[in-house]
Amino acid sequence: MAEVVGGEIVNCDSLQIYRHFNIGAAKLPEAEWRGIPHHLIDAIDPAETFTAGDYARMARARLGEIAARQRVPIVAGGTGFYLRALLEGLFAGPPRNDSLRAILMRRESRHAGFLHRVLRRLDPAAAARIHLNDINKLTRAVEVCLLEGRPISRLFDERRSEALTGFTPVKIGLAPDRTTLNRRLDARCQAMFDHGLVAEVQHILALGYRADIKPFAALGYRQALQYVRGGIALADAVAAAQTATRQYAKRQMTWFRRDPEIHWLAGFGGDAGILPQALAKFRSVSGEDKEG
RNA sequence: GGCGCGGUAGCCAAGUGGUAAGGCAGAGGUCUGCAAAACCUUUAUUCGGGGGUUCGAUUCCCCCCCGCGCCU
Repeated sequence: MAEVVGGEIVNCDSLQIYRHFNIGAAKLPEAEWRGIPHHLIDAIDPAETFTAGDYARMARARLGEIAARQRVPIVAGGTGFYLRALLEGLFAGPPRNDSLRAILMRRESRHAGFLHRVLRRLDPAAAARIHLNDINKLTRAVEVCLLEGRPISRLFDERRSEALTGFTPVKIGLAPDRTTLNRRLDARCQAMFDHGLVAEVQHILALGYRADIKPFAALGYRQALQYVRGGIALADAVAAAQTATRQYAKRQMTWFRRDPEIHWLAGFGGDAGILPQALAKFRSVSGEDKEG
């Protein structure tokens, strides 16, 4: 599509953005870029903390540059939260504060339910929306309330997030038949292990990266790492990675399904007829606008 | 041929004479700065088959089938 339209790819995959994580991230080798510029791939060090906010800032900058070149940015990837942060923006709140988080986490681990109790006091409305066990989201909510001295749910309303301007997004979603998709995912997963995923993990560790850096918690890497550390048999690691991948694909559908702006195409990107449909959709919407 | 143990959801598995734990997988969902993360909901009218005892059986008795182990 980028070739036909004069586009440049902007990655929207939370794992492909990291350097060194290639095989398990299903990165397209640079040799296969066919001259098309790819952005936000290998953009950050895997030991760095990277957030949706960081992504939105970087991606917006790239989009601006691409548009300035009279080219079409094609945002590709399956990280729904990043895409939302890019297109709709995040509310203007404080960035994550790790030292505060450490304190909150410690209290929570000592007294289960601590975070939810605190949030109930600081912001009952937010507490009602986050489950008692969802430590990640509770932590962020409490963090914001404490840092800002006001309820996060109030901030959501007041500081309307800034949507991306200057572009007309054309959202195209691929929805292949689930059974076929699962078969393909299983094969892809197996292929990653066959083509050196384990060696890649060992290589990354040899570079000096710790086993607890974020991307090692990703699909495939988590299981390959378990195998490397002798926790499980190779066949079990592959099977576990396949299952986790299928579950993730299902969750992605849950996320994107509720977006009414997505134009769904029933098939894989390489299937006959899919590209023409995507192009037709793009052209029908982008008539006089610049983007997709 | 004999003896023993076992047969509970797609898989693993607990269980009791009183109306089927739990885990995994599956399905559905949440998501405002770790998102390939984190979290939530849900899933057996039925316990290998057939008889019997009982107010009532997955649980007790009998027969049969299947699996595993041991003996001859």
